[in-house]
Amino acid sequence: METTVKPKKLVRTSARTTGGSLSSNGGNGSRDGASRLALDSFQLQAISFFVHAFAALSLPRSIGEIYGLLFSTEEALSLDDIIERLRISKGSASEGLRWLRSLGAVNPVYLPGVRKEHFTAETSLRKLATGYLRDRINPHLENGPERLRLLQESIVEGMPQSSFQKSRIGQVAGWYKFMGKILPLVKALAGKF
Amino acid sequence: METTVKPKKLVRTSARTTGGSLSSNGGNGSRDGASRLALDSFQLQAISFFVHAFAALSLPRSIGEIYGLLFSTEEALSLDDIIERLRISKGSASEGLRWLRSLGAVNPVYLPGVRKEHFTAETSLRKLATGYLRDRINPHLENGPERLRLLQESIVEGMPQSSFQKSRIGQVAGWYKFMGKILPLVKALAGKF
DNA sequence: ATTTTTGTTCAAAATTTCTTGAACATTCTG
DNA sequence: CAGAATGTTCAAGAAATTTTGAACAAAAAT
Repeated sequence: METTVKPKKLVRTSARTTGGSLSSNGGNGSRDGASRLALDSFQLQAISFFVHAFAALSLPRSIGEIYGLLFSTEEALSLDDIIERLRISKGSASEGLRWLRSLGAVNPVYLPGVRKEHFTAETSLRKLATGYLRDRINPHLENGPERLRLLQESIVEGMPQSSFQKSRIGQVAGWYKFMGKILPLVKALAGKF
Repeated sequence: METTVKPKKLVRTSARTTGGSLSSNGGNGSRDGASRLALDSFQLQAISFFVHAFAALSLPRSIGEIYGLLFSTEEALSLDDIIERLRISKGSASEGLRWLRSLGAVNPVYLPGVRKEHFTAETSLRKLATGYLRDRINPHLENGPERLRLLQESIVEGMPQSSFQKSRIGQVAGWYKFMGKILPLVKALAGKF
């Protein structure tokens, strides 16, 4: 849930958690065979930014990292690029990318003669908002009528509380109406940015 | 609490996971000393409704249960009433109620001659929305300027990518502007329901 | 002043969620 | 076609979150 920002614990206990996993080195860190590309300070800051932002929506850290990396990188990156730079597993990267793709938050980029899929970040607020609402909000709203029906059918006529219960159902119906009004508004306004 | 010999768990193999933990019995289930008040079908349905709705916001089940119970019950309920009806622990009930209270989603009710605090659900969309935005969204937005500054300062002038990076910062600034526009709109519209 | 009532806090346990890594499927290359 | 490259899936492990329960604190009653 994460109510207030608790003191948390600073000293996390394992590799993944150990804060300084993302290396920033001034020059170029490539040495051994598996060249380890270093992130520049802008990338580090952007990743931190998006990890926080996505956490506000209770989304996993790896997704924030991937989006942050793409957002802060001009060139399109492949799955392996992402794995290499963020030091996350293939599984995480693949699933995270799948999620971002389904939302429309990353764009595939065609590169002639290159087999690996490459991606850049989608930054259009309209597209991001639309995708998020479509994937994460609409599904819940679509059940609305059904859920409202279930509530209605659960009322036992004639009971002393049934009048109160009906008024409650009126409230819920109003909430759904509100959502029906506000979502288009959000999309419309998002289009202007 | 009156714990002498706690019943411990009666077949409670994961009641929380196993959907059917909330008993609905037609008549009145009170028998032994600790009267166990049964939930009526409307209450059960409402609780299910809010557990789902709150889960959509990644909020814990117990909070949805508590709000659902209060929402579907005409009389004000005390902490013990909630514990008794939902069969959740005192800790969960206390923390959940604290969260709901801080959001403004429950109202304390004064009952003359009664010592226990009693609560009803707040159902005004305006109050709920305002409280949610205040507690869960604003805190993140308030860091906005600071975060934006950090991003800006992370740009190394003169690098070939610094122009790209500046354009990205422009995007983020736009997103914050959008939030600054849309939130008041949400509040205003919520006031009409 | 002592006991009872009421509510909070927090460590440990239970549960859920996320990540890893390796097996697998698929597509491309030669 | 065989082998290599690329990407997906999923079981098991790791980490984070939630729930419990009992100790504790505060307020009220006796």
